[in-house]
Amino acid sequence: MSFEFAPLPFEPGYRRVAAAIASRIHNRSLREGDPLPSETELATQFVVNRSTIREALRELESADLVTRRRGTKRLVVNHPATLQIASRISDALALNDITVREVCEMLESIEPAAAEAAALRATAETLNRIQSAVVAYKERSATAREAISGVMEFFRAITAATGNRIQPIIQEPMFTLLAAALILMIDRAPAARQRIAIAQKAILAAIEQRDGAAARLWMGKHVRDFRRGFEITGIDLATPLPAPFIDRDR
Amino acid sequence: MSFEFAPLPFEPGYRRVAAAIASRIHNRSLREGDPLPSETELATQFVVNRSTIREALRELESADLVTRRRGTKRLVVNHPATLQIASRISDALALNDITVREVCEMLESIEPAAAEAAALRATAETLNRIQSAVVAYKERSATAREAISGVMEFFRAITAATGNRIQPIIQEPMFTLLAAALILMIDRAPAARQRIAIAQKAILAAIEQRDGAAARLWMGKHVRDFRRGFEITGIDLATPLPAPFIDRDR
DNA sequence: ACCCCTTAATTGTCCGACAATCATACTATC
DNA sequence: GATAGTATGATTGTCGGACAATTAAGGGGT
Repeated sequence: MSFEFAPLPFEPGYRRVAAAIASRIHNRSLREGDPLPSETELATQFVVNRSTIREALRELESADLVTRRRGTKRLVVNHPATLQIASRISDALALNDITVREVCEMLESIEPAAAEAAALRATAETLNRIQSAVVAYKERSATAREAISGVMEFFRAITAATGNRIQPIIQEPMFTLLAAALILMIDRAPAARQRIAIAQKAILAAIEQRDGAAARLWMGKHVRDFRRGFEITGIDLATPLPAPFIDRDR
Repeated sequence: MSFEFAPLPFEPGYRRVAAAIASRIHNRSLREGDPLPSETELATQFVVNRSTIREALRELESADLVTRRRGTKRLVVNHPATLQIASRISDALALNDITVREVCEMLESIEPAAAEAAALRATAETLNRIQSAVVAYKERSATAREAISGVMEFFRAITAATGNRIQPIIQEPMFTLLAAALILMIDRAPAARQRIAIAQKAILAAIEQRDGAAARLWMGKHVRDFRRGFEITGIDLATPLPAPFIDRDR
């Protein structure tokens, strides 16, 4: 019998440093907002060169575990927020040539449940946000871009009302990816704007009446309409979605 | 009337270099598996110091856009795979103190739809994988750890059968986060193993018969059972889930 | 073909340096 | 007293050069 040895793991210094700092962020001994020591200080603490520290910091920065506040030097500990994770997810999905169909399917499976949860759990505030979103869409949806951002705000408002913090993290990259295709679609499909307004109104009414089943039902129609919109306007559901425009303005 | 000026954007060199390489990966002029030029060569091409290049490379490496194959020096272009994105998501969720309840809710909203899609679209291969998973669970679920990995393989097999590549990316972090809690639960809830086996069998049968509605229904019961299991065994649904054990063995 | 050896290329890490920027305390001015 | 200017020190971004350790690539010998 021969033994199987795993390859000896050798981790370069910059990665060990990054891991050390990351683990102290994960176990909360470095808390959100805490400023990191200066690079030279870290270098003396870890007993490595400043270059090594800097490479480690770039890793952490890219993982959004540390960030720099606008116009400041010091890095501070950060817990990646929805938007930061979401943009990473949509990047990755775009690289994997995710198609319109796959995104639509996910929306069809997620959003009805979200609407139901929103109907059951909406508070005065979150309900208010949904109402504003519906009004805003009705009043400002002339350009395709306005319309899309109105649609997205509606979904964000629903999501916020569910009280589930995973929901937006999943939803956000879907719309980010879909945005370009939606803009094409909404101007080509004549009835699109009207149908969206009707659906929003119905979903809102269901939520106001705490009618989970109705909310789910109407949201189901609403998101299936997107897919139909693409089909009608001749956008092939099998087209891979392009990488979204990246706007890192931190 | 006063003008509003946006802050002047200044990007340090290492980030501009990283962005330049990243954008060429996104637009596919650098394709998956392509080896990157050596650091010195990149330095001469970009006309910056090698240190700057290295910091940029650490950013890209941390974003999983480039990786190093085991025991090799050269970095190669990489499209982040499911597992890589998933581990990032679960890290982020853990840092945001996501609770058992939130994860369960997401599963309840995602998995029934996945089961339905699997019923409608399973191929011979993917169906086969589900069948093996069900058999494997029945035969090897003595220890809690075995049982959990059997459960996860079942869900992965379902997901694979849907043909939707977003599904696993969302599902994987949920189970990664839930794993620790599940291990506790499955040994405390006497009927858990039995109920899981029954549900798996029913879902499999529905998929074999291409009965989407039944698959959805049984999967709904199955995942709701998890939540009930936690409640029964006294695991508070509001407990935040701990960061999963990180095993970066690249 | 295969294996061993030498050589070249590459990475990981270090050191030292300096301009640009930020933080802070101090001073002058209205 | 609040605001604007100034001096000082700390910190970051970038550079150049260096070297050991490891990997890649040939080149013989069999």
